[in-house]
Formats: sequence, C-alpha cells, structure tokens
Amino acid sequence: MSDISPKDFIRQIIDQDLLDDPSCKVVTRFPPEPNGYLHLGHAKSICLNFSVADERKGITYLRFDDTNPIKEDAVFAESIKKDVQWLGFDWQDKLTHASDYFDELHQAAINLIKKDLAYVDSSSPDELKSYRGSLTKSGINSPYRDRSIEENLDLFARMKNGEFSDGEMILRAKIDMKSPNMNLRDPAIYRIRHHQHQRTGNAWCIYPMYDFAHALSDAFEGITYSLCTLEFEDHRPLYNWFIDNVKTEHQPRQIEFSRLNLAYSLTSKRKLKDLIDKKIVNGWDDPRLVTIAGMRRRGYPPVAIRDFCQRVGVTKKDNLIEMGVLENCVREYLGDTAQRRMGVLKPLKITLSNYDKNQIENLDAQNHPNFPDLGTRKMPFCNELYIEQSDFLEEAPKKFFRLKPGGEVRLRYAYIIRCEKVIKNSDGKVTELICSYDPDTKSGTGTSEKKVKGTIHWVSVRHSLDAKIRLYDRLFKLPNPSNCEDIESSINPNSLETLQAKLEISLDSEDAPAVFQLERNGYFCIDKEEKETKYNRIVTLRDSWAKIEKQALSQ
RNA sequence: UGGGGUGUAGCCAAGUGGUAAGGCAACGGGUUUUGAUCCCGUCAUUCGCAGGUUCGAUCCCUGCCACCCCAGCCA
Repeated sequence: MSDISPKDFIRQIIDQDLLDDPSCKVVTRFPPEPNGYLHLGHAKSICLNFSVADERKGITYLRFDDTNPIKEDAVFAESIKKDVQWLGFDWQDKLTHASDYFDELHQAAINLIKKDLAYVDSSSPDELKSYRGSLTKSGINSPYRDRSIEENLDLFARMKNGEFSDGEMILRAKIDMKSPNMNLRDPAIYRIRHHQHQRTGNAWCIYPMYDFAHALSDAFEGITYSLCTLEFEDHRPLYNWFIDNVKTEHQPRQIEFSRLNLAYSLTSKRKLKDLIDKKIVNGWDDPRLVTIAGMRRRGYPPVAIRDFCQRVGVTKKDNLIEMGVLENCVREYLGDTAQRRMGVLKPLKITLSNYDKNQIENLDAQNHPNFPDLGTRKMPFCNELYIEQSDFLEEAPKKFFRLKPGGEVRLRYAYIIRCEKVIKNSDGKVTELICSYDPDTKSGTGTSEKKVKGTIHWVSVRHSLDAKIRLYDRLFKLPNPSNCEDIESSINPNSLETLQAKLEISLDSEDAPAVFQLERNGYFCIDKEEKETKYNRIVTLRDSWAKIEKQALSQ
C-alpha cells in the first residue's frame, strides 16, 4: 500500500479548514440504517470516514439511523457492528442511534412549528403527491399550509399521543412549494407509524424522517464533516435549512462523493435483498456477494478490502471499477502471507511403473518459496499419485509444457516423470497414466542436469485428504447488472462449482493453516460458516496460460 | 423540458496558465522446480466537442454535447 497517494478532494477541503483554523476538530460518522447487511460500497464509506478522522486525530461515530421501525431490526445492527470491527475500525465509545435523540428531535420539531416553519398536513398521500408538482412544474400549497401555530401544536401533540392512524397526518417543513429543488417543497419531517421500534419499543408512534433526523443528529454529535454519497447532493440545502433553523450549537458540513460500482456485481442493498429473497444466492453471506459478510466468508482479508478502498479513490465521478482491482488486492496480500500447499482439484491417477510399490518417501516442501523462514513440511510420495486432469493433454499444442504422451514434467518437490502409457475407458476418456520416474532427478539433490519446462503439483493416492471445495466465479454475466431490467437473466449460471478434491495430507491436521495457497490453483480457506469442513476458493492465481489459450482460441 | 452533479488512456486517478503523476489492465523481455511471485521496459503530442483570450490553455471565457441523480409519509 502506497502512502504517497495524493489526497482526495475531501481530505484537501478538510486540511485547508485545518490550516485556516488549527483548533478545528475532525469528527465524522458512519450512519447505516439497520435494515440490511453492509456491502463493499459501505466499506468505502467506512474506510473514508474512519481514516479521514483517524489521520487527523479526530473521532468517528458509528450511528444507527434507526428512524423507520418498519424496516429495521436489531439483528442487522449486530451484523453491522461485527462488519465494521472486522474491517478493522474502532468506534470506541461513540456508538449512537438516531433514536437516542428522539426527545430532542421532537422538541426541535415543536420549535419549528412555533417559528411557523412547520405545519401539520391532513392531506392524503395522493393529495400530497398531486400538490408536489413535477420536475418541470412547480408545486402548489396545501390547503393546510396556513394553519395557526396553536392548531399545529395541538395537532402535532395529538399525533404524538396516538390519536391518529398511520398516514392520516404528517408534519411538514414550511419551505417553498415552488422550489426547483424537489427536496425543498415542504418535505415531511414526522410521520405516524404505530409500530414497535427495536430500541424505543412503543414509546413513540411518530418517527422523524431521514433528512430531519440525520442533519440534526450530526449537529447534536458535533460532527464536523458529514460525508455521504452523491444522491444526497440536492438534499444539502435541506440539510442546511434544518441546521440553520433549529439553531444548533454545531454546524456540520455535508460533502458528497460518488458511490462505488464494481463490475459484474451489485452494490445496492435493495437489489442484494432481491437476490436473497428470490433465492438466487444463499443468504447475505453468500461468498459470491460483495457484502462484507460474503467477502469474509469467501476469505477476503480485511486488509485487502481496505487497500482496495484506498486504491479506487474518492471523487465525484461515476465509476465502474473492474473486478480485477479487488481480486488483485486480495492476491497481493495473500501472496505474501498465505502458506503454500498442494491439492488436486480434478484428479487423474498416475502410477509410477518403476517406483517400488512398498516404498514411501517423505519429501520436503517449502511453506513459502519466497520466505524460507516459514519452514517446510513433509509430503509422502509413493508409486500412485494424483495429478490435475488439466495437466495432461493427449494432443498438446506447442506451448503446452505440462504432461503429454512421451513427455516429461517435474513433480513439484519430487522427481521428473515421463508419461509412458495412456489408459482410457470404453468412452475414450483418459482414466489413468502409466509413468516412469527418473531417480536421479530428486528435488534438491542436483545429481541430474536434466531440465524440464513444466512443474506440476501432485498428491499421493494413499496419503490424501478428500475435501469438498467450492469454486466461485462472478455472479453476473454483465458488467453492470444494475442497469438490467431483469436481473435474473444476467446471472452467470456457472458462478458456483462444487467439487470433490484431493488435498495433501498435511492439511488434515489441527494446526493446518485456515488460509493457504494451493499451488497453481489459487488461494483457499476453510468456510467457517459450515459445520462440515468445506473449502472456498478465495481467488485464483494469475494465469498467463489461460490467456494464451484464450488468444489461441480466438484466432 | 426544472434543479443538482460529472466528463483526463480499456478501468480507476493526480495535476495545473509553462508543455500530462501513480495504480490496475494490456503488451514485450528477464529470473523462476507454482505458466505464481519478483524484476525491467512499452503504453495520452493530448485532457467530452467547438470557438475565444493568451507568447503559451487540460487549466480562464463562451457555446454545445454526453452521462448520472431528484417528483417516498425510504435512507
């Protein structure tokens, strides 16, 4: 991770403020609504908010925006806390809720009424909609707009006391029905909801709207920079209207940045929920999803996610980040940290005709080729082995330097072998290879000058661990599935492949690493959410052979 | 067609009145018992387009074009 990266525009604004007034504090907040799980887009916001403050010795609140009891649930709040922590951020004692301020918010609403800046509207939702006008047509005043302050106070009190049913009345800010900014056309600030709230129970039957609650919660907490995504840009005048008219002690500043879009995936809570409800994926923590829970289960290290968020930057431009950027962050971290092992995903048996049936050698294999300090392990070797099906080709192209009839390859950390005979079943499918090994080519002995182009991985038939492995591919066929009217039709049918693999026996141990590289096959981890041991492929290795193959195919 | 935004390489992204950082991808080469890693090199005569100002414009001005967001008692 490079720390020489230039400052984004938000950091530039803040640092200029700090220069102008060094006594400034930096206080930020991450304000999720507890109505679903966090995803990579939230990770970007979390990283931004926490790091911007941390870099400047400031603080960051984790504040739940729990103003809509119908959608929210404590289980979501718990998962969000877990996710933020797992990503590596610490809100210390700054865990708050919009609902902590319900009393203050209620009082602020009363004060707005007293200043004739808010009124109770008895119009129906349809009437409200028709008064609002359109994008090109200004709205008209509600017939209830000029109610007296006393009447408004009385009605609002009765709203609070539960005298009206949901939707019957609404408290609105009195701003300007002719404003070209729709948000300023007398927006709702309190609505009636006879619904139990996850934290305040039945104490309230009126709940504040987002714009009102959010702006004031920021002010109450002394947030200095309220960082949010671009769709809230035209809410900013309203945000400031509340701050100005409620006359709060602190005046936070809202700054907007563009949300993250990741190619071939979805970063929208609503659409994610759709996939889950339709059972297209197996829950919020499905490893194919870029939810934090999904990525955690998939095996993505939090460091890699933070690195990714730093690399994509913060601007106001629309973007569609390539999947490769994320995967590369994962590879980069795991490449240096994950121990190496061997495992055969799709086994092909080979028998070494000239190796003593009763002999077993325990060969040394390095745990990491670049870091000898990580030690070695033993790999049992005998006359029956598994190699990868894809490492043998009966009719091999020129550049293919793995096994072919009559050809030689090295078995990693073992011997060079030659393919002597191909055994097939009645369907013509290759079922076994008879090979010979060259005893002079044992790894590390240097007794032979023989050089061979390819090195392949293997596992001893008699010393292998059967393992259930899941391979993942992108969930969508289209780079931008959110643009697609029918999401289901853009699903990649091959996004999940389950197979029965053969792993080296050292993995069948209590102290085996939970995350490791299967050489030439990618990075894997144990799926912690499964009772039975299953492995997830976190990410593949870079594969230039696949590239060559693809090019050859397209020619 | 009202309002608010955004346009710099395939994808991100700096920059600024003085001649276009960096990352990813791609491509070429080297090392390699992982076709991995690592290393070296190449990759924008041009900054959405058209005019104007200027010795000089990606940057300033004017006009245009494209794309994104907004009409919840969601956030």
